[in-house]
Amino acid sequence: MARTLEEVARLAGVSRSTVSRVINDHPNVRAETRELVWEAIRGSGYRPHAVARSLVTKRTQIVGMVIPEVVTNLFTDPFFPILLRGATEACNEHGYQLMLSLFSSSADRQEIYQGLVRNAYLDGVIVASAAVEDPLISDLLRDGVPFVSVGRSPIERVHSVDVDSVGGTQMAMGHLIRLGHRRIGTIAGRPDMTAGQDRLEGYRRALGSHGIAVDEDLIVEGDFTESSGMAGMQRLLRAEPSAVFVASDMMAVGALRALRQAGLRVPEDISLTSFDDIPMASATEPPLTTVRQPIGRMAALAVETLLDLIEAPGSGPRRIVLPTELVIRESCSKKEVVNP
Amino acid sequence: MARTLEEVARLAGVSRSTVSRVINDHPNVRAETRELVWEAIRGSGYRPHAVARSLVTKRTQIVGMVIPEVVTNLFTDPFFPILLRGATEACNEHGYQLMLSLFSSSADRQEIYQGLVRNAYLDGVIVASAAVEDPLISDLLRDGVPFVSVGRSPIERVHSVDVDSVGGTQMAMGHLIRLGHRRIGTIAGRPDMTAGQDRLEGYRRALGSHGIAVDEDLIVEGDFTESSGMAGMQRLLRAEPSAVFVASDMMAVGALRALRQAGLRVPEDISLTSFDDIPMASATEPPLTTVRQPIGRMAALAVETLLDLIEAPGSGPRRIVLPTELVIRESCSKKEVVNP
DNA sequence: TTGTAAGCGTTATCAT
DNA sequence: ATGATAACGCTTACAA
Repeated sequence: MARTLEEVARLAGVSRSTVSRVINDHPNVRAETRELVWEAIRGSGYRPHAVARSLVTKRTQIVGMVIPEVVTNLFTDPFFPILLRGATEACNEHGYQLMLSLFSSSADRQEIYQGLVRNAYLDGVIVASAAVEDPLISDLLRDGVPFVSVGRSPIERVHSVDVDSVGGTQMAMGHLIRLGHRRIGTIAGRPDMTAGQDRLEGYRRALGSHGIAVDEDLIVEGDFTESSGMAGMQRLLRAEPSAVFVASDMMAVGALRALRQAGLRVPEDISLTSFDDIPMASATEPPLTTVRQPIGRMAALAVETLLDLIEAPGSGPRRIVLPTELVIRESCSKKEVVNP
Repeated sequence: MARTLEEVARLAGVSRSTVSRVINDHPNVRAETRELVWEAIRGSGYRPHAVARSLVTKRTQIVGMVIPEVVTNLFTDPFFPILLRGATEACNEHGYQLMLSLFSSSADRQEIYQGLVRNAYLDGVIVASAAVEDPLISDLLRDGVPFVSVGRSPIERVHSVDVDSVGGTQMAMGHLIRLGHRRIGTIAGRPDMTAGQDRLEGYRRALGSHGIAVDEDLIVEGDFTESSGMAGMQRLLRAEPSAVFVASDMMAVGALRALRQAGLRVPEDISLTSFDDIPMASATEPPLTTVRQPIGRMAALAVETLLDLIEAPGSGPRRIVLPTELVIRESCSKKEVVNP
């Protein structure tokens, strides 16, 4: 079992360089020689040594997926598993591998960052769900590491893939408004993440464009977790909305729980719509009307953009925005007109 | 900004090897020299080049987490995110990195395997939830790659970390039996995974040890997904059990849905107990009485066992079995005695 | 205690 | 079209 180029070369009766050329599909090799070498390779079960190759090419074919652990709901929210899956598949398709980094504490953030990026083990990085001011972003920028953010960054030159949160939210809100609702509340997402900001912005704009005044009592803040959705709904009930836009499905699950405990029926007593369309959204009672977000596609696009960046650096900032889709299920109903 | 040992060496006025010794904490370096070198390192912002180092040490400090994609419920079941998180944290704690591999199709299985393990980019591998006959296991065994399986393997010499599924199930069943239930059904897990097998075995043993005959009509097969739990419960209802042991929380969520649709109340009409204690188990209606499985600890132990194996190979097979714990919530109640 | 020098397994440059 | 040979940046005998 040949372990090195040299051995394969001896087997094929050629030089090490020729074998290297064959493996890397270089044009200048005679067809016969090429076949000869391939035979030796197959016969000996030889595999090139990726590390040695990386040392000279300066490429590892590994990209990192970094998830800042600000994200406490990592375990319950299927957003991340789906993202991970999409990214892994896209990587494999292009011959890359995915390295996973979760920054547990901000203490080891620095350390992991150093050990990973600056040690040159990564060709590039995908950053998922970073808070707006995450220092990771500036580190990457400073060090010139190719990276793509999933979710837009306020920093202009950061490459990103995102969904149209503002537009998606407006669709959901439009739906509620068309159903006759006027007193619409919202359980917003984290204000330090663009996803949270944009969905709240969409909420405000939808009201504005329909001439409905914004009532700050109808806005409560969550953090995308189920429990924050439950607490949020409990607070929101005091303002007596007839419908609520919840900024994520997980929070909607919590909201649903709060409503059940309060003895309110959905959608008879109150309408609910949310954002994400995770698998669970169709399994709740009632199934959720929600804005579908193509998480897997986002991940794949992020990877592809990153590989582009790695292979052809230096073009302008890429800021991809994917469209969303309103999935109508059973959590919304017409507002019965009290004063006709 | 020094990029190589050589440059740091020049800066500190010593040789390259001395710098290397300092970085690697070798004893034979004079304290002054050591300090001198550290200063040069800090001053120059030097970071060792991991790839170059790996080429000579034959270690990458990277371990792989391989999840055979037989696992269709990867996205919905929080088992995997929790496992991933546990593994990542343990890795970071020991200065390792985690590379993620999901085998989408069995087609690329081979390819990814080659490109990963045989290319020597991984020091070892953690295999999660492999089916009993997964060819991955035999490949790893054949190639002598250090690896640990999460979940026991039927192959004796495979190192593994698992929970006591049989014992845990017996606890859950004992609880139901103590509550007076005799006609207890089960929605079993995948028969091709040891977790499924063991939980079914626990079910049978519990009945046996209490002198209750096994009624095959009370056993239906699921695959750990929510939808299979729902379908399973629908089938099971025909056999009219007064209680059911469901082999996973996700399936129990499905079962709960089936019961709600059938107009049955839990626990008044039928008692339910399951396995895993994922976060969702406490959020269902009613909250689930379930067997807690320390997923994060399992992952951490798997990593630690693997690192052991990598650093000190050749000891006997390690087969760790962690205890479980019965978490009593509100999904079980006394069987009211119909014929006293 | 420190320095010199020989690899590690590739790719890439330059002759031939 | 092919073969020497010099990197790549590090660790590690072996010498001094």
